[in-house]
Amino acid sequence: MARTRAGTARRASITDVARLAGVSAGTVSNVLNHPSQVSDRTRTKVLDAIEQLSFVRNASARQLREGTSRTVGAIVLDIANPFFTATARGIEDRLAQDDLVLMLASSDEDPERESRFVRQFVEHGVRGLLVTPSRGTLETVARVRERGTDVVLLDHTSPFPDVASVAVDDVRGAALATAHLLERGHERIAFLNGPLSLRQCADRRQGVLAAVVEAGLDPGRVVVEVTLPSLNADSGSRAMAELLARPGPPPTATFCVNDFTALGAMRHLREASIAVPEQMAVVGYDDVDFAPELAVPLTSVRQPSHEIGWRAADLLLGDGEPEQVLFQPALVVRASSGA
Amino acid sequence: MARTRAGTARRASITDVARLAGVSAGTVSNVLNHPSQVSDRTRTKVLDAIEQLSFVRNASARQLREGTSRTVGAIVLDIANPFFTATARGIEDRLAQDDLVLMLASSDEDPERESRFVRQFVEHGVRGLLVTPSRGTLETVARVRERGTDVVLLDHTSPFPDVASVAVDDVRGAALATAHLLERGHERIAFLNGPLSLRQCADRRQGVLAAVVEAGLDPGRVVVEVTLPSLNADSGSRAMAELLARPGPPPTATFCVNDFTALGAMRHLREASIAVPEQMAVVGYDDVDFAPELAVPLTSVRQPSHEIGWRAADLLLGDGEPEQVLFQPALVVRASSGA
DNA sequence: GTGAAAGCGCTAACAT
DNA sequence: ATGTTAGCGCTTTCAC
Repeated sequence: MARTRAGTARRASITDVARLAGVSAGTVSNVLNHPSQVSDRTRTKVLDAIEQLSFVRNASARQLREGTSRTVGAIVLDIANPFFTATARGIEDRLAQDDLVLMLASSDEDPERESRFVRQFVEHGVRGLLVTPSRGTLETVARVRERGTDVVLLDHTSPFPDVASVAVDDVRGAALATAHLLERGHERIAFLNGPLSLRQCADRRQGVLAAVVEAGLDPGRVVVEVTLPSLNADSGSRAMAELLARPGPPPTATFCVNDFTALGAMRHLREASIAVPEQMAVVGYDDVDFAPELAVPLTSVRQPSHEIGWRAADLLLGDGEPEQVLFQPALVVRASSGA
Repeated sequence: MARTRAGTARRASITDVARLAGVSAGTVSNVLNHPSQVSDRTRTKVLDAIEQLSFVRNASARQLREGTSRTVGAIVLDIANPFFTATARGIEDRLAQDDLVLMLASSDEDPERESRFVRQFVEHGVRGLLVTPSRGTLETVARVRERGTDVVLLDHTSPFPDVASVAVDDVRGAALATAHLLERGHERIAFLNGPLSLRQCADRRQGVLAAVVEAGLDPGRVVVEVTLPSLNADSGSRAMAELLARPGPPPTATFCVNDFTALGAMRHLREASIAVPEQMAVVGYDDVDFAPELAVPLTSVRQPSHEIGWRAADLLLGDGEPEQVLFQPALVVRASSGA
């Protein structure tokens, strides 16, 4: 046991403060929670004692007594993903307004991890839960609600009318990107997508197909689908390699399900000396910070990520009816799609 | 008040479970915590009741009784900064091994915010605190330790022998970058730095000057310092504009205190039709994901950000003597510095 | 193997 | 204006 560690001495309790100040515990509590009810002299004595003992409230005891906590839990797919980073920051900013603390976890799209975090957060008595559900874990969410914890779905539309949600129209985002490529004259478009069990991927696929149909074309002829195991740059690079290795003429455009995938795809294209956008147009999704600054500035679909987090937290904390917010994405055209 | 909200019904307590199962609360507790001590028949009855009531432990009550919590608090400068994002993910990964929950906050380098979060986390009885201190808030940290909460400094060396820390040698990182530019023959080097009140900025400045002196040159003649109000791309862009507007011939190289600043600086250079690296070499810091994929791939200093978080959490949870870990950064040379 | 009871630190209701 | 008291939900002795 490390002798130098902190934490051997018991923390001062409200009773210790009361004893030192020569008052009752109730009075100390009043100084903390209803200062106006306490005389100046007493208040000063108590505050002195608090200072002297470095007293800090015990949130557990408080919460146990009050039945309500000052924490909110958020579960995103992966905090290292810039989209969720910005979302998390949005949540944090909203929570700060109400002096609430954020408990954060990444589910890695693993239902087991997700439900473990949900359980832990509920045990902690979070005031509410912001969750980006992974593959088919919506029942978990429903169950949590029944147990009495408010839930707002994050980056996911709500299938339950009484569960709030904040999402972006992914179908439309993908449709915007696809329509853009079709307008540019591309007749065969690769679609580097993630597993369809991910709602985002399924929706974006739907948007791609809808845009093709809308243009009066046959999706079966136009769209070349490639499914990636994970949505990072390396995976995008490998997928592009695999795509180019297929027999027959390759597509002339690629729509990637996110910017990291696009980053990887473009890396492979550069290594293979295939010109972007001349030989291969590329469109990404998320419009991350660096999209405009790439070797070939990347056309991408922008989502209001910070706002999504802020709004989700706001819905949770507000006392209105559960609302289902759907933000609209915007296509940002840059050189990679042949601007 | 929204009728549709969750949370009207009281959550089932251990007593409710006990009543339904026809046993005592103590037995339910044993089922939860010492299952082997309970007979099969009783255990089954209790588990059924738990299931039926959707019982979830109350962490506050548990923690109040036990005196120890299953949470760890982390305060970084800004979770939206990719360096801290990766660090946070490292922390999360280590905590997950011990089934611990992460409370996360961004101080925005504001000492007031920082101490508010510290107080909140300590009130919650976190098992420990991981903090990237902002301007001169080390006393806050010292005080917390005295109150009995373990602290590990994050991305900051420790001035106290008994306070653990995990940092990267920023002096050396900046020296590596500067030496590299000097070797390339640059005789005037701009240094886009943040406020010196930030430890990272002060250290990197020291590294820059040291490298110049080491090369037998006069820092006063070689280094052109520009101080940025904040470390984002826009700020870098403006600083570069300001630098170029100064009378006399501009420097031939720029070392930026982070990659986002470098991103902005390069954006302005492109807009001003100044070739990188021919007319202006650029080196960044952090080696973020996109550095290799920029219009001109960016030379940068790599830090083991995920590892920093992981290790910091590991030090906190371990029971060894407080250790002071110093990781070494590495220069990654790419086209922006004239490779 | 199980039950009864005490107490963690706090707040609010009530009493003075 | 201040003190007294009960009890939030849980775990852990200590009996039986």
